Amino acid sequence: MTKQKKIILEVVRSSNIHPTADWIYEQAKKELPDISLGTVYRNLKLLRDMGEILELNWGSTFSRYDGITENHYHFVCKKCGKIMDLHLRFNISHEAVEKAASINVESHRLEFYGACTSCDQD
Amino acid sequence: MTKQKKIILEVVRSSNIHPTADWIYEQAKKELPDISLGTVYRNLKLLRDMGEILELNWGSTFSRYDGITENHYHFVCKKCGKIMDLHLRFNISHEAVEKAASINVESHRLEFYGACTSCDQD
DNA sequence: GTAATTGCAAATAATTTGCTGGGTG
DNA sequence: CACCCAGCAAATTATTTGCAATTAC
Repeated sequence: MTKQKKIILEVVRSSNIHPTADWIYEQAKKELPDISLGTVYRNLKLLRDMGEILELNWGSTFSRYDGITENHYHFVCKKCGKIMDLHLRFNISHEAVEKAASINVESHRLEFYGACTSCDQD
Repeated sequence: MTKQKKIILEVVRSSNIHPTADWIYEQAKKELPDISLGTVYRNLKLLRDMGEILELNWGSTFSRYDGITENHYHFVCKKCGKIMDLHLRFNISHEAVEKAASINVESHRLEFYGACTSCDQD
């Protein structure tokens, strides 16, 4: 656990905007002015593999990161791109999928799309 | 509807492997040897905007395309990357999401991850 | 002390775009 | 004959990687 990795984890955990690698890099620079973007990418990948953060890479040309690792879903505003956490449960049965396709299901991801309240006014 | 666009749509529709842009390009070249990759990308985007095909861009560094446009879910094998269509229904209520977060939900996407039968044997 | 990790810069991968010319209505 | 679209190649975007120097344990 280098100081770079620690700062990167702190930045992701303390933000609720599901930041991009670039945003994380800018924030980390405030603490460690010499940190490089390559280090940010390397550590984000390590932290993701360690299960400390989530990488969100759906429906976009770039990844966003989430410091909340417990299972939850997301809402994405199609207009402004904002991502919101949804702590809701649905009855999504892995068994039903396994029966239908004879596969071994480990996890699932669910994402909702639409317009957020501030964008909906336009 | 140029002949290039028509061939690209045919290629996507006639395949069930959720092909990448590159694979589509290779197939299209068999019909139109001088077609360019830029044209493939341009037409895939046009066809997606027309609602003729789906672009699948989850959990990967590149997009895949699906000629089946009716709502359905997908299973992704974590080992071999194969994508399978799942024609199953779940009770996923947009109203529940809207109540929880006061947003306007238009659509959702659901994807399952695990190992397919052929990969599960390793 | 040694192995892992950094900063830097160059490389890569996927996709997009500018330009010019050809084909179509 | 006006214009949309193709082909080509260069540009862009996000991310990854090679390397020499530094740091962590």
